[in-house]
Amino acid sequence: MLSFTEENYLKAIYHLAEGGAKPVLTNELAEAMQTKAASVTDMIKKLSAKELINYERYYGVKITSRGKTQALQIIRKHRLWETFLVEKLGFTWDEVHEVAEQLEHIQSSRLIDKLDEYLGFPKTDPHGDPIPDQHGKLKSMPQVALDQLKPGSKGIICSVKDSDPELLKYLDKIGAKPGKKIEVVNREAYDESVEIIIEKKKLFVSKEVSKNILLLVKL
Amino acid sequence: MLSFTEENYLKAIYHLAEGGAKPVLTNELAEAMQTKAASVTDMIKKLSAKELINYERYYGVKITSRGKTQALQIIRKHRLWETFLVEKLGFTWDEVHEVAEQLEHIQSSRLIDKLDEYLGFPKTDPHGDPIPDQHGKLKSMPQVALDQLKPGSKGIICSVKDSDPELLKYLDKIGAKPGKKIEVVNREAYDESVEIIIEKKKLFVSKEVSKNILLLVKL
DNA sequence: TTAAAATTTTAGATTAGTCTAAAAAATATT
DNA sequence: AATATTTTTTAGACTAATCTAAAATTTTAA
Repeated sequence: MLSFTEENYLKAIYHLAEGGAKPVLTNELAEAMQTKAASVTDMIKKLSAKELINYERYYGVKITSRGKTQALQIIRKHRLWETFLVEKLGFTWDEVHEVAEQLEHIQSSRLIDKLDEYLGFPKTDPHGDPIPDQHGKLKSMPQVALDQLKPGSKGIICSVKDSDPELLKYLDKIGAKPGKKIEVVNREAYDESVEIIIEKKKLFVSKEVSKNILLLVKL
Repeated sequence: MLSFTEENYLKAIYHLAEGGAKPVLTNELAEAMQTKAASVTDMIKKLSAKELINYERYYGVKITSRGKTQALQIIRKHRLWETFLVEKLGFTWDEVHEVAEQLEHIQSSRLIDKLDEYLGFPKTDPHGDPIPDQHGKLKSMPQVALDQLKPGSKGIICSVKDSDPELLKYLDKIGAKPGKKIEVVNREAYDESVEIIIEKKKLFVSKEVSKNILLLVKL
């Protein structure tokens, strides 16, 4: 059984690992966890001893398949709770993250399966992110960030990074919700801001914002 | 802000205090918290410093009104979550305690008020215990345990102590649910077991069990 | 390719919560 | 009332998670 803190580290490592080609660095993790590198080194030794990650000194860590499964169980809980908060309790999607960060650590597989059933086995959370199944399996759908897209291409918003409530409020205001179609009209060369069309409305978003909007794109 | 552990101690003190006339003793608390007296002494010093209890060496602790309010906030959360688990997720009432012990520590007043609303502002939880309001106020209704009742008296089950799942399953089986009418027929002198009638069925329950069934009695 | 800079790890300390063993105080018993 | 017993507190140690400061290693750059 992992502690609250171990779970948070593992989840952060999973998210930072992305594809898993490059190792996750100590400083990256310290930044993500709002802590110091020395603390990170201690913790990754513990997670490594539990074989949830592979750790090589001065190189970084890679998540093992056992670690990935565990991380996805936590992410499953996080996303199911976010769905509950929005669908049932009437939270807005920018309010849910902080509370879900707490709820994701509740230990009861019976609870989470009942919740899943109660919500009608949703496939994605309110941000459009896929919800892993009981075994920590994820239906893979490759997502591309808006800042990677060439002018002329179209996509459907499938996910928005949920860490910053201010950003989420802004995206809500401009109508950038999961499911919405988006078209890239142009990209300013000097600041990499993007001109897009959402629901027939022309909008400009900064590079910073465009990095946080993830799309499903037909190739 | 109280820690997880501080909250658990405070709640235990509140429950052990009953009327509040006698002080809660160190060993009682150690028993309730499944820990050692030395640990209890350390913790009550902390809670005392926060003025949630009054502590007198070698005498015991009494909960302050601030402490009572805080404890009732936690109890409010516990009972609302229990209600949610039974009403919405289809848990049986003997399954909810353990999970509610975790959920009661989630910090978000917005969450708990929304949950309250979603459940239709319930007045009691599935065990029949009253749910305190946002300000930690409890609608007082004096409860009498079945082992205190004289033969011939009648009452309505309003609450059942929820700590032991085995007991709850047993009570469920014999039909001893909150709201059910109960009549005391006789009490065996030698072992203090009680003969009762619930829904026209005659039953015997041991003294041990009768202590855990709380009743509303017309005086 | 060697020195400078950045990153990472180790060493040692700190805090919260716990423990055991011993000391202190209160209660019970003769 | 003096002693024995029980209860409670203190002292000192342990673990998990954190920190600062210093040492080790890797990377960058001159």
